[in-house]
Amino acid sequence: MSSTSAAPGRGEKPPMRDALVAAAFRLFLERGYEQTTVDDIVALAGVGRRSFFRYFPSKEDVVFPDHERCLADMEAFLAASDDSHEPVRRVCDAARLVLGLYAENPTFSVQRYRLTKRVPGLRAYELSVVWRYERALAEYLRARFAGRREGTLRADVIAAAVVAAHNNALRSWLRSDGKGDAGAEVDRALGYVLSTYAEAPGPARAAAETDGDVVVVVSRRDAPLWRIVQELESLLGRG
Amino acid sequence: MSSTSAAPGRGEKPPMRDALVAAAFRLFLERGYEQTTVDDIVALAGVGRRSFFRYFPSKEDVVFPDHERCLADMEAFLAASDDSHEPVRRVCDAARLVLGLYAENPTFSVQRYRLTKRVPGLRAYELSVVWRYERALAEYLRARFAGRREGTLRADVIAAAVVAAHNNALRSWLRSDGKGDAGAEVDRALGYVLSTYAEAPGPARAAAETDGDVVVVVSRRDAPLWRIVQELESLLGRG
DNA sequence: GGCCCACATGGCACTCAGTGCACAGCCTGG
DNA sequence: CCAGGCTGTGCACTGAGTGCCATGTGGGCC
Repeated sequence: MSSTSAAPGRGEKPPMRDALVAAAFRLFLERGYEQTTVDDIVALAGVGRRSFFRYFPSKEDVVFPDHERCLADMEAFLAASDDSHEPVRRVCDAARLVLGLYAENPTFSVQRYRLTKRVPGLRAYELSVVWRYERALAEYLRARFAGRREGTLRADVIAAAVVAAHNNALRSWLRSDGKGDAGAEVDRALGYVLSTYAEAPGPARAAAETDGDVVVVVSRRDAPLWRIVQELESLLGRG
Repeated sequence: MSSTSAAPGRGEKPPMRDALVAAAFRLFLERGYEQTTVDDIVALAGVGRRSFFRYFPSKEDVVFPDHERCLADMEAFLAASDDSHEPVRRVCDAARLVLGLYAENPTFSVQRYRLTKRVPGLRAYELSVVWRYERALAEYLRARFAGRREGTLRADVIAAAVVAAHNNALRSWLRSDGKGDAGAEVDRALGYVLSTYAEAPGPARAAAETDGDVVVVVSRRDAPLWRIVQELESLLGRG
């Protein structure tokens, strides 16, 4: 012990957890995930094998070291909502929290992306993480849509659409090695979903396609203007 | 090949694979998934431990014994499409293939549902299966939407929506112990997605909500009637 | 100071999933 | 009769994950 190996820290104390993540990724990138054993990781980090499983319940968890915190953040964010927030817009904002997690550390995110793309076990693990995000969004929407006809169906579908759009943009950004503007890409993708499902007006961000040649407007005389505008946005998009 | 089973024949020869599934489920239901070891299963089935892994790459696979076949069916179904099929309608029909797999054996499906609900490892495995279905649908839609603006985004979002709607109905049916009409529930749920995304008319099955108080119709003079009808269906639903 | 408790770490030993390999039966065609 | 394939089996091995207990080590408390 006290062999401060692999700790390029200034004089700081990198709390072992970080050291384990660093050691793990060095080995994963060098020789691959499956070719790296937990023993290899703890040897490089200079700690005991048992300590690894103290910090990470499984070998896969070391690849996603901060999703647990992010999930908690998202749940807190949604719990802090009130009815003044348009529900679909709110879950889109919640999804942006996840983007923030990736964007605040682009090189790490890109490395991890390459890893998860190649290793089936990591893909499966990532799916279970994404699923928990999606469930959080869906539960929030279910509560907001409670009592509405087909409310839970609508909630599940919108949550899935939001996650799919978010991941579409996120993965496009990751494939470009984190070079582009992640925020803009995600905004565009979420705008597409918003234009389909959002129920109240907001900053004009409609993005529906107009591959069709017809848009239909039937309005009640007493309809609020924003509903008409929103439907037009939704149908015409910005195209 | 030549696995002509699917019926627990009287004096038929249940080809070991089926025996393993039966033994596994007996033990899983008796004492739980994690409390059952592969050795327990092969002991009950009266076969060698090595044979288990010949038929199932992992312990989890024995819980989903026929999804591999179903996925192949779905891919074949989509590959057999031509451009006369409206794309969104086509992927909805593909999703119904999965429903068929569940519906043809309700008690088994319900048992498995209860199992996967309780065991995190099985949930994760199921997610990876569902993900492969979703990818198959998305790839098909991407090809159909190729060249269109935001085509891949639209494809991914619709695939996710279809899967979410399908699972919403399927799980509702499973929660009811397979008592209701699975086909009708899935039709209703997929109808909701169709009403949002389908681009060509079909058997009237629109199901969008009309919680709003306004519907907008703007039409070009030369728009085909079906487009107008479809938009109206989409916006007014059957409510 | 001496003592004790909490806590973080490390070291075994163990279970169990999954794999590679080699071998035994069996069937089929020559 | 044998050659070669296909199926099932036994065995030994790797590696993830767990429970238990032995160490520190630091801080309060008497």
